[in-house]
Amino acid sequence: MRKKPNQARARATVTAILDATAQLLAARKEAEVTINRIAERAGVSIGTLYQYFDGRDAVYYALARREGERIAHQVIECLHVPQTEVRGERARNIVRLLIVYFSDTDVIGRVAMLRYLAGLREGERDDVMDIVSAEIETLLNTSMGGLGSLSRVKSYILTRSILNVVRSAMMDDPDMLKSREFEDELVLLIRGYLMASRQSEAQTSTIGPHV
Amino acid sequence: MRKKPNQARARATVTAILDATAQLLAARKEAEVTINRIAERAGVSIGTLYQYFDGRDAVYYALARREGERIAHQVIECLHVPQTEVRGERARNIVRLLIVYFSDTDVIGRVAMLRYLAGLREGERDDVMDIVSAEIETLLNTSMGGLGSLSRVKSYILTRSILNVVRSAMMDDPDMLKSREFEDELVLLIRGYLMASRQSEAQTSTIGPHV
DNA sequence: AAATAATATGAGTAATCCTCAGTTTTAAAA
DNA sequence: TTTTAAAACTGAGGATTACTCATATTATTT
Repeated sequence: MRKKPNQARARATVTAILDATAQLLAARKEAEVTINRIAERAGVSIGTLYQYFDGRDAVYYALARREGERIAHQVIECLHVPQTEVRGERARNIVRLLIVYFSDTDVIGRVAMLRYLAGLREGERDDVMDIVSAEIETLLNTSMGGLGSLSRVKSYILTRSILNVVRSAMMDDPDMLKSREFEDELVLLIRGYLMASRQSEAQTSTIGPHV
Repeated sequence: MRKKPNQARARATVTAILDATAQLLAARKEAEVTINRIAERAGVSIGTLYQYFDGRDAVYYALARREGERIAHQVIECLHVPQTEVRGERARNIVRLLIVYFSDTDVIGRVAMLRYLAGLREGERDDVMDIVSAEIETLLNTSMGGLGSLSRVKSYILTRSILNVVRSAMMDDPDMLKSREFEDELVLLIRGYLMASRQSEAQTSTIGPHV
């Protein structure tokens, strides 16, 4: 972003630009969305748009980030809800959350989201997802000691595999995405990984450190 | 693609265009790659390019598809190599293959690949990956009956989770991608999922069909 | 060898991007 | 309450990029 909006008016402008972009992406094909059209729809001049964004991709990225933060918050909320005794309930709730989100045929700025998730901007880490990863890490490491400690790599794989599979399914096969079997299998993927992690850890600590 | 190349000359043209695109994507920033530049680098006129492709995105997509087919073939080859008795060897080989491929700092047309994997083209299924999925399905269903049958959904989740996590890691954290721990964890993800699948299946078949 | 089809060309036009000199609005200072 | 300066906004128009089409060249068929 070229310039941070300081005044309320400017913040409203940025919001309007992102909203307009989402609307256009929902209504038209991606190729038909131009910066000039975005500015027009947002009710701001093209010059104003360029004060805050480097170009169309930057707008997409910002929109995707806004969406990413929204869903990340929901996931974290889910993580902090006290759980029942039923095993895998938490995992199921999160899986459901993601499936519902990506099932929406009108996913705000779907294409923008994809661009963002695919990390098309070079040299920038996905810090929104990192926050979710860290949250899961501490949760599994502290309050649920029995499940074995979760390294950074483990939490990375856990978060990204789930998110990415759901995302892929949205594009490849929306019907499968909404199926009960799909949900069940994702929960199984999580449980299986955590179980296998616990096992391999127990094994390692018995045999001693690897050479 | 607008027109299929019939003659050898035309096929060479298409190849040249894809090669040029890969070179430009490796050397310059994405925004600096224009169709006119691609045509110039490929040594064909812009008019010729437009006989075979609808635009820049179409070229990217074709390039990504070519790459996708290449890696898919390698994975399938890996699947058909007779395995030793060591458990999870096959899984490890495939994981390694993907990691090596995506570790290449000069991944041919990386951005194109991402676009393709992200499925940015609407309404087209990822048929290259589907072939790999099907291959894994039949393999696990026939020659290795002991591992439990693999439904379409299961093989989808298996293939996409691995591929997508490796892809994400390439963008997010190349060093992690190359680490031994990362490789081990991916193998664990696969093994855990297959184990959990077997377990849940055994349970279901004991209790009887779900209501 | 003539006819037909496939492929290639690139100047020119249409579409889009993006800048910048000037105007208006806001908020803090006088 | 003016005054002042910074922040925000504008949009015509030059720069860049996308794309077409009338024409030329090369390959294949008859």
